[in-house]
Amino acid sequence: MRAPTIRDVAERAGVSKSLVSLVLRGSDQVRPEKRDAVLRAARELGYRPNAAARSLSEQRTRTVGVLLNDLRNPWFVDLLDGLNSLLHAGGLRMLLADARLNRRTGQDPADPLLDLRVDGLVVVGTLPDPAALGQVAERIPVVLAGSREPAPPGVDVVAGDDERGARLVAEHLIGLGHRRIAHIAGYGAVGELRRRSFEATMRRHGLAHEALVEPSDMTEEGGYRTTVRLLSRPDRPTAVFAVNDIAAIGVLSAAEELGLRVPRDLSVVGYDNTSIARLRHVWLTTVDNSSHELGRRAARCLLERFEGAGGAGRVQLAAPTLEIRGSTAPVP
Amino acid sequence: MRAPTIRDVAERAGVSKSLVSLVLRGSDQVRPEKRDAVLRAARELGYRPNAAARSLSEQRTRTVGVLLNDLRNPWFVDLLDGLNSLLHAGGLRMLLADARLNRRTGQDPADPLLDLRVDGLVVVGTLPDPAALGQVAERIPVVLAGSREPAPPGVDVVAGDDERGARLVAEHLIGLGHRRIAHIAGYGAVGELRRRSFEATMRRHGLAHEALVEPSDMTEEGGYRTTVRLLSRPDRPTAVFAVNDIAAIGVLSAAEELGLRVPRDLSVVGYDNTSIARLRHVWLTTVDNSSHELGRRAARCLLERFEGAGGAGRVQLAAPTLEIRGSTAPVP
DNA sequence: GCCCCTCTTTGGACCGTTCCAGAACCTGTC
DNA sequence: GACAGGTTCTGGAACGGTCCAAAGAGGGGC
Repeated sequence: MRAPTIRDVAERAGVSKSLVSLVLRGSDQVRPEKRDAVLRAARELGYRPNAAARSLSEQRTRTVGVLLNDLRNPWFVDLLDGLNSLLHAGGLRMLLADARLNRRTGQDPADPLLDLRVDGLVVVGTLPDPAALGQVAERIPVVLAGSREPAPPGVDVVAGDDERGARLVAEHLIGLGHRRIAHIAGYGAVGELRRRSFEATMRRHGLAHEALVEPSDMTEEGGYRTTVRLLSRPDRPTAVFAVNDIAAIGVLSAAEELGLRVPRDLSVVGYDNTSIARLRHVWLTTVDNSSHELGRRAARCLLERFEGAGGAGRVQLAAPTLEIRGSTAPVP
Repeated sequence: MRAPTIRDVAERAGVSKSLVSLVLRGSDQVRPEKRDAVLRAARELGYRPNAAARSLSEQRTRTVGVLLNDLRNPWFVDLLDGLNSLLHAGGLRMLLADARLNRRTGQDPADPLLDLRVDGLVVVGTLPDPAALGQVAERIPVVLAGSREPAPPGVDVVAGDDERGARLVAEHLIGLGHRRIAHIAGYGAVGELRRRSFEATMRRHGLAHEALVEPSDMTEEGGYRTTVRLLSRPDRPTAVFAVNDIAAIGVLSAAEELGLRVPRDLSVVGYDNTSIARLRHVWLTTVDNSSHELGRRAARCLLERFEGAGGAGRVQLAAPTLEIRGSTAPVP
């Protein structure tokens, strides 16, 4: 008992398969009685369109592939929401793939999506293989969302303005009277931009020599260790700006362990406004990337390219905002 | 410039399309020279197989659909890992869909996956529409993973043993000397089982009248509010067992706000061992569902059904373990 | 030289759709 | 009643693979 096809529906409704196809695609060139007969037959048989057959014939899938790089850090959820809202309005579906899961295969994590011939690709976060991505971009629209890695030609980039975000953080802390401020830096384009902007802002306020920058790995563990080191210095900072929320959680832990109260003894700021930062128990001052808006912009990029807009890849930056919560306070 | 097909490869290699197909599927009935010629031509043209065409012809997709219900609560990540490891070994790919994102469509969230004719379906967490799922199960293997909702016939269930987990928690707290213990309960099968088992265990230890059960909604906010209420009672509990980690975070916040130190003044336990519970700043005692193992079992269910194993749906429970961290201590 | 057998290779049917050219059917006009 | 013009409907050719029966090539035995 195979799944019913339009031919089965056609037979039951007493019409040709072409008419069934017409009805199912919502044509208005069909007499109402026939339409009803077809729809009824389809319902009775439990007919479902076969996406494979359809996309083979239509030469497109009406599907956008979304490549996530790590499901563990849920900063991308709002972005997906925004992305979905516009894509869905445009009649497109989203299919997710996790790069970390598919990594073991030794192949490109986007392969399953590309074999399915998705009409477009959104890479969320750090990108897997820039060269491969460039090749993909020759065939279908590709958007890199949420990360400002240098993109191959033809790839659009939609990301938060990390420089602006880091500046907001530094100015917030300086405004609270902090002078000796540490930054737990990250890697990649994101880490680089945030660090540079932090340093530049400190310099602009004449605090160049008060800025303490320590490299780290953007994990909780990294944030913790680096902070333990920082806070054991004789000239310990009164505020710490971590490259992301996860690292900031590590900072909180370290402070707690060393008997410092946040924010009374130490101000802490994160980045990304993840759901963790919003937990009351954490209540972390952080930077909001307006991810929902980023997702919408990514969708708009794709939709425009589908409409035939060509050209080189553009870079769009969204203005982040500072989300002031309970982990920052005036310097004692 | 359409994407190259096997016919293009065939032409370039000077062979028939059938031979190309043979080579690409790894047949050993092909002379080495021809094989090399084909592989070279494919490489030079940047050939990619077309999954739609293949699955149309093969009548299967070698793809398993995974339906997630909410990406925001990342308890399922380990489960996916386990699932993927076995499926991948079996030559199957995974495709993810988020039920929350597709909900707006007014259709079943599994539709995109079903239209793609996935060979099997894994529903992670609370299931969307039991009736619809039963229909699906008539055509392809379906596994419900991580949730013990009553499953339609033919659907396998793989979940943690909530009764055992809740018992472990209750016994742990009782063993620490706690008598007056509150449970912040949840809803659904999961909430029900954990609550009942908690109550039963308390009864078994002659503490039936010391058990305080408060219903809640499994969110941080819910955990917070309920705890504020609980802790303002004259006979306030010395320990709180929350139905999941997220609610437990709310408990921590409430305790903090009311000036109680955890674990000195109040012991708190969660459930699920999410990455949040592992954060040093939180360091929550919780129950580990061995999600990775759950994922592997779910994969095994699917693989067996693919091999032709029929029969009614089975229910498999994995034994959870207690993860004792810093949020529980002997009663003062 | 012929036949048989095994190893390679090939053309064509098929999978379930869409799309298109044209057939069939109306309706109205002369 | 013939014809034009529009509306509905239909058969067949794609789409890009897999699968299968059968053709071709090559070797060995007589």
